[in-house]
Amino acid sequence: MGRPPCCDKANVKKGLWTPEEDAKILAYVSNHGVGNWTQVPKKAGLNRCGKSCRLRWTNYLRPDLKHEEFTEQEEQLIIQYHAAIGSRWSLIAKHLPGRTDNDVKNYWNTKLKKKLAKMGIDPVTHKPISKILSDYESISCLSNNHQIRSLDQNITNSFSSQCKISPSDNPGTQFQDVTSFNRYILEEVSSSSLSSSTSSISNGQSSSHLLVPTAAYSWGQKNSVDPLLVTDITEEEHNYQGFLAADSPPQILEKSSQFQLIGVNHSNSKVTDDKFGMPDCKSAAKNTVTSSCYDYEPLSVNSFVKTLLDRDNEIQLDFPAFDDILDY
DNA sequence: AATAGGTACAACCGCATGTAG
DNA sequence: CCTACATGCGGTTGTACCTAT
Repeated sequence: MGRPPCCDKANVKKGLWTPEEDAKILAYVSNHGVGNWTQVPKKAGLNRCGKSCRLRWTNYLRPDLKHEEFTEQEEQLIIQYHAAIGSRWSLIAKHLPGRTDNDVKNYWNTKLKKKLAKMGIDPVTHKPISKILSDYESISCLSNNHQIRSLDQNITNSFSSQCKISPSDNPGTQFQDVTSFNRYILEEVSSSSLSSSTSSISNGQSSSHLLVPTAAYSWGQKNSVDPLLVTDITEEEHNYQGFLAADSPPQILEKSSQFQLIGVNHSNSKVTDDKFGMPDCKSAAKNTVTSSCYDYEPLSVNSFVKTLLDRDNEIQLDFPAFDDILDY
């Protein structure tokens, strides 16, 4: 059944590589070529995991790697590619000869992010920070409640993947997957009064059935845009941002006096109460992400795929170099 | 000189997908 | 067809080095 493990994980060396170990890898590769990494530690006389050997080779020892500073031109390429495709480091690295995904990622995290921030550009959205701040200030609820917080973790906490639903639901309900969650939401929506719900959201009352921002933040993180600032996306995009991009099964977390909370548990965020002034956040979401957020319709697979393809087409137009990657 | 804090980057971890047995 | 490992990837951590006090 299956294959034997490549190494005894408990008894292999970890940490920095010594010149002697590097020499063994180099000697092995020069004699046997690259590949079959599970055999490398044994054959090269190393007390390392094969995976560790492979990483050492691909990220450091490969003879075609550059070890000098990144050039201005490389910097510009990284920034442009990151703006277009986000943190897909391996794709970006393919367009920078001699650089690995690890190189590019480290350079971005240690240098370029700070450089952009100094220039007044938000490294996540690639938009001017002044524009972002003015957009946030235009969200009346947040400014009225003095809830403009830092643009990173707190936004995650207040907007990640949360919905409210009518008081008929049971807290503690967990969903096997996003699809079952979608089905649940659609059933709820179909049995409620959309017009009154929408109305009450827009005038800031919190006692009705609906429902707000969904998993837009998760989608935004994955796509390197701030969903709160995206105003020109399609209805289809919004729907799948909300319900298809969630990264873990949703569940109802708790019941408040007026409504219950449904959320998706994120690795770095968990919505546990209503302290964020949800009526105002509802307005914020409505202001920023279009009213389609509330008019749930069953998603068509075709429209979902079409949206993905449209997005890739845009990338291809801006970056012809990605033709090979996006040509599927 | 000692040390605390910051920075850079190598290495590891964990997940998703592919594939050998 | 199923299981378990290999591989590739992005996120995160650990550590050596640098700088300021």
